[in-house]
Formats: sequence, structure tokens, C-alpha cells
Amino acid sequence: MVYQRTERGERRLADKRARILRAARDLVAEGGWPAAQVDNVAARAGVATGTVYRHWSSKADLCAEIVATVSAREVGIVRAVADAGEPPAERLAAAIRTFADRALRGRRLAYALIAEPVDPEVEATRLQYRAELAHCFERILREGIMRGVFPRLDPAVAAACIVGAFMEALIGPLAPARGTGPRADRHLVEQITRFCLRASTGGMEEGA
Amino acid sequence: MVYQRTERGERRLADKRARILRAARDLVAEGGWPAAQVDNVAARAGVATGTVYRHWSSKADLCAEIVATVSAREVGIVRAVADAGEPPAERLAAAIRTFADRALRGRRLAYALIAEPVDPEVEATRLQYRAELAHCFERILREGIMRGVFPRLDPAVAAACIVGAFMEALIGPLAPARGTGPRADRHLVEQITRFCLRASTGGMEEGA
DNA sequence: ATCAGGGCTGAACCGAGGTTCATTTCTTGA
DNA sequence: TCAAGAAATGAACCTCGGTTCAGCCCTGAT
Repeated sequence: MVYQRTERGERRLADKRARILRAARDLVAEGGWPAAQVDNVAARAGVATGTVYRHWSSKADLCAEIVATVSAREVGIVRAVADAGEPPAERLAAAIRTFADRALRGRRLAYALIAEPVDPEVEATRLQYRAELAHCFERILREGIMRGVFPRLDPAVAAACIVGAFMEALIGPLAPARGTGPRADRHLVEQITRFCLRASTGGMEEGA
Repeated sequence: MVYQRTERGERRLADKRARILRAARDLVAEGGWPAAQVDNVAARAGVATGTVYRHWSSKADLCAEIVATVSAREVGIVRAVADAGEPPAERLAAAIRTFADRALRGRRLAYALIAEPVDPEVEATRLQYRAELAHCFERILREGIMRGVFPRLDPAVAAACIVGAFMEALIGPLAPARGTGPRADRHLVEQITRFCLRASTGGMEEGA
């Protein structure tokens, strides 16, 4: 045996992999999926086209990993907020605010990960993320209804409504005030939160 | 001059055009934009590929016309309901119900027209439709706020939220109860309407 | 220093799908 | 019925983007 991967070699491999992944993610963050052509990704990572295929078996694989990585982080953060111990209404507001703030920091990426269709292979991963996100809200709603602090409303439908509402208002193509600065963003998040909160509590907790 | 288009000839032309347009619309309604390949459209219309280009200068043109045609009809209907004379809360509910009922009758088409991205040339037409739809709701909200029957809330943001909410819950990929029959659909529409209404009225008109 | 063998390169390949155009078919006025 | 020209045809063409692979380069054990 004359060639053996040493630890140093291993790390070089991993670094290159990470660099490609980061390049791809950044491209998606800038121009959505259409911008993440393999040639582009390779160029941005400072690597030849073929090299990408040394680390992923197809473009779909690479994209799926982007979705999975970023999604896991975002859902984790939202879930942590959503599952904290406060009363349901406050948790709901906090979860929405958390997601909204983060989404606004990277509108294009958020849109790509939640809304923009991709080829079927990646779609599965995307939908899973979306469903998990909705599920965070559904749990809060269910609990609020059980405790009697929220009026009755099908939690699955309401959760979908919440996701749809802030998705559209925040990062959708008709999002009011696209990139008009932090002041407008703050207003936007506040309004969206109030909208969703009111829809869920039905005025039962107008103190918020 | 030896050939002149007669009225009969003119009508034949128009009929063929209409047949192609209908074929394309049906394909979109069945499988979204990806299904509307020019070859497919031609085949479905019983026409050769090249014939399509005798009536539209490009595929994008054809798609834009589909969007424009269907959209104009749908927005017209919603607007008629939204602008009727009843009190704002009822008009809002009626508008949402109207749109939702119609969208459910053709989920795939509705999704394609409102949410599914297309190439940039068609996008402009799509966004215009979307914006008009949102505007219907915005007008109701604005009036309700002015009359003091709705609590204050940025009408543009709230309108986007409403569109997003019912879009997601009705036809989005996480729509609960996809195609589970008319009973489930009725429930869905009812829940969505209640969600949006409550968000807008803030419990000020809990009689609805 | 040497060389075995894995990693990298990037030009070529390939399929998909929109568009073109030489040819054929059909319509109309004479 | 016939000629002129519009309309239809559909196979070939072109572009775009994902994928491949033969050859080069670099790593690391000797």
C-alpha cells in the first residue's frame, strides 16, 4: 500500500466539500435555485466542474443537502422558541418574530427554501422542512385550544394559514416594502405577528 | 389578388387559436407549467408543433395569455363580491369564500396561476394578477378600519397575509386534506375564512 | 528522489425542450 | 377546375445545463 489518506488529507477533502457547499448556498441566497448551476457553483468555489461530482452524486443531492442543512438549523431555532414555557399566545408571537427576523436577514434564501419549487428529488426535503415549521405552530395552537385560551379552530389549517401568511407577507413576490431598510422590516414583522396572533387568539388575549 | 380571408376563414383561424389555448390551459390545470410543453400542447390540440407559432410568437406569449385570460375572470368575480355593499366583515368573508370555492374546483390551475414560478416574461402577468387579488382585500380592510369596525392594521401587510394564508392552506403543498372530497373542502374553506376574518376584525365582530 | 494511486481538471457529451423552415396541404377567387 | 398564396406540418436545429471521463497533478510511503 503506497497511498493512504492521512488525517491532514481527510481534512483537505472535507474543507473542499464545505467550500463547495458554502458556494452553492451563497448562490442560492443571491439568486435562488436558478443561480445554482453546477458550473457556477464550481467557479464560485474555485474548483472545476467535475470536482463537484466527486463529493455529490448529482446536483439534486447537493441541493438536498443545502436544504437539509439550512433547514435543520432554522427549524431548530424556531422550535426552541416555540416550545419554551411561556403562555401559548406569547410563544406564538415569539416564534413568528423569530422566524420572521431570520428570514428577513436572507429573504432570497428563505424564499428558495420554503416556497420556490425545485426538481422532485429536492422537493421531498423541502416539504419536510415546511411541514416541520408548520408543525411548530400547530403544537402551540393545539395547546392553546386545550387550555381554553384560544378559540376552537382546526390547528392544522390554522398552522398552514400562519405559515402562508408570513411567507407571503415577508418574502413573497408581493411582499410590501421589499428591502426598504430595517425600520420598515420591523414594522412588517410587527404587523404580521399581530395579524397571526389575532387570528389565533380571536381577541381572547388582546393584551399582547 | 387571389386569396382573401373570408369571414368563414377568419372564424376557422380563431377557432384553432382557441383550441390551442384551451389545450394549453387544460394541461396547466392538470400538471402545472411543466406539463405545458409546446409539443404536448400541440398534440393535445390536434395540431402540429409549428402551428402554435403561427398564433403566438413564443411559448412565453402563449403562457402569458393563459394567465391573463383566466386571471381576469377570477379577479373580476372576486372583485364583484368584494365591492358589494354589505358591511366590511361580511364582504371579506364572502370574498374569501368565493375565491376559495373556485380555487378548490381547480387546485392545480389555481396554484400555477398564483404561486408557481414561471419564466420572467410570464411572471410579470402573474404578479399583476396576484397584486390585484390582494388589492381587493386591501380595499375592504381599509374601509373597515376607516369605519372603525376593524382594528388598526397596515392594510397592505394584512392583505398580503390573507392572500398568503388561504393560498397556502388551500392549494399549497402542505394544504391539509388534499382532495379528500367536498365535505373536507367545505370544512377547509370555513376554517380559513374564520382565520382571516378573526385576524382582520380582531374579535370586534365575533358574531360572524 | 521516486512512483503508485487517488484527486482534480475541463472539454466533450447528452438529453430536454423551445424554435425554425422547407415542404405539403388547403382555401379562395377566377 | 386551376393557380396563387396562406396555413399547417414535423423533422431538424439550437441552446442550455447536467454529467462524464481520459489525462494530468499532487500526495505520501518508501
